[in-house]
Amino acid sequence: MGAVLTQNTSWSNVEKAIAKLRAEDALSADNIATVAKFKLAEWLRPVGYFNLKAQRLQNFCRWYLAAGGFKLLCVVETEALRRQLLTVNGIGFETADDILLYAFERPVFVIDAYTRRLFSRLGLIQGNESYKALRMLFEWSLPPDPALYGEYHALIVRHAKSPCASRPACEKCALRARCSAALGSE
DNA sequence: GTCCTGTCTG
DNA sequence: CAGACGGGAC
Repeated sequence: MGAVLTQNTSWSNVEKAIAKLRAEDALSADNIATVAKFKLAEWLRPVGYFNLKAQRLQNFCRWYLAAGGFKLLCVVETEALRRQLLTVNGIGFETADDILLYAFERPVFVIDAYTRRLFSRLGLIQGNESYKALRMLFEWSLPPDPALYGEYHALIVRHAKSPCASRPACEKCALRARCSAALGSE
């Protein structure tokens, strides 16, 4: 659910919405699938796009329940599970892979806007490659370890939030000696 | 390309 | 107070 709520939204806001769902005793697929949409939207207010995300969260929870829940989904092979996730309206490439990695612990490397920005500045990618091309690049370059992928992705996010922000602070960046974007600013 | 559209950061 | 924010659908 966090994967849907964090679309174009910082995680600190997602935590508020999840705390609200918990306080309303609504943090379950059954409750979210059946609650009135306007109510759910009100609880999701902190994440922005709350009407849109209320619909998407219900779409996801209804799919999840129809599929038989976590234990049944756990035996589905990764590619097939990704295809199923992508049939849900509101789940795209990144959200599907977030769920595959963090909920199902599959060795799937999540690509996001931060990954594109950081690695294109480093000079390691162009930045406009397809989602799948970038995912394959990372998965070919690293051992298929879900814990490693999760930590790596989290570190990309952290780095892209502070030194490698849209307005970068290259003088404070530990990677500046290896970064093609930083060389020009020395 | 446009819409969705609240909160945090600098 | 402007811009950014772990996107996706149309």
